Amino acid sequence: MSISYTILGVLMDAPAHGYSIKKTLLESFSPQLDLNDGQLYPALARLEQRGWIEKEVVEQRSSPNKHRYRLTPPGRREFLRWLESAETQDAPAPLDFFWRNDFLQKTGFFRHLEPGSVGSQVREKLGEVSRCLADLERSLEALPGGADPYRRMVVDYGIRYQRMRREWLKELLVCSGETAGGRPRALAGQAT
Amino acid sequence: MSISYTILGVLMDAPAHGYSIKKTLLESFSPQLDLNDGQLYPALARLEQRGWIEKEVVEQRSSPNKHRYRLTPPGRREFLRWLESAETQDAPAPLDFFWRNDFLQKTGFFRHLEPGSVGSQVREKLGEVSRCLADLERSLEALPGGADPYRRMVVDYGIRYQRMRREWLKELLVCSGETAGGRPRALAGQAT
DNA sequence: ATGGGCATGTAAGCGGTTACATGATTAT
DNA sequence: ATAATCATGTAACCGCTTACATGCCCAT
Repeated sequence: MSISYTILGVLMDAPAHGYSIKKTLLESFSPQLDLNDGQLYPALARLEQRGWIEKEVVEQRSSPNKHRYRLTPPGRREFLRWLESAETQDAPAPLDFFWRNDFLQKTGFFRHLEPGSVGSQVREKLGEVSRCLADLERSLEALPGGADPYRRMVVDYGIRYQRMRREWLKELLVCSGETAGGRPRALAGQAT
Repeated sequence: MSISYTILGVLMDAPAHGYSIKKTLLESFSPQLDLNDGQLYPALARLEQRGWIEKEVVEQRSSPNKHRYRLTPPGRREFLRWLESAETQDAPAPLDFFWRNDFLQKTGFFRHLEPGSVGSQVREKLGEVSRCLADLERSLEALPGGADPYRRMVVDYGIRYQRMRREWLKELLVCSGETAGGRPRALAGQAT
């Protein structure tokens, strides 16, 4: 259900076709926020099937016609219901940050690796996160000054998130270094 | 693929059956880190099918027999390959934090709500996050002092994550309040 | 001619979520 | 009696990812 409501949200402002929905999201949040085609078009079909949006075909000289979608009254109601409802669906498991985070899952087993190997992985990740952070900071600056403050806050969330990850990774680097430094490492039964 | 490697990781230490894998995770990370049964058992079956783990049935007096799984040599190799590989699978989209975050997606459309309504939603979320944070802090303290520092770092990640969210929510509250307070809100002729 | 932007989709596979289904033992 | 813990699974649904498939227009 996640992506559907964002689509409805974009259609709250004006009717649009699939491709322009993508563009709107890119422009009003961040160029990083991309929407998968294989997700977008089936989602539009589902929304139409439920009667929340309506299609109108706009003929184009060039072959692929535009499908302009507009919100129906039930669609608008449904969107507002979702927006107002307190029961947010996220974090069914409070540790959702763990289960969809490959790197964090690896971290839990780093003791099976040599400290040097941990260090190089952490440094690589650090670079990745830093690059991502820089992109987000740039896209926040690029947002027009008068832009919806809530949309700025969404990008700001991303920035805070990446900063948090950066600081955590630095700590992790220290952690791996200390372990190498001289602490006995204790354990570690069996290895083949 | 995500959950599979964590299962293999637990089996690196010792053979175990499904239920005890759950318990190990709960105990060595946080009681919050729960594993869905409908995810665990099919995952074990998949891993067995790929030859990464082997089953041995342990008869019990009481009806449900234990299925003790042990890592096979290919399984161990596969786990280490994953652990050493730099190509972490996460963040195929750098804004993954957006697409699976119901609340954040709502935030992008809060301008459709009255400030008071925004405020109450934010305050509710704030409570939820604070509670989750307290739980995580408690579970970090509960981890034995000599525990694997990397596992402590995993829980620490969760703590930093929730703290970040708390601070961001406070900022969001200010944002909604100011908007109500008297600032003109500028904009907003919708663009097409 | 090559690549990027515009424009729309389908198919296969994988895996996560929820609900259903069972049943013994132990502690309160 | 009742609930929690131990123990294992299946079925249906839903949706995300990746790859495939097409084809025009415009700028370099």
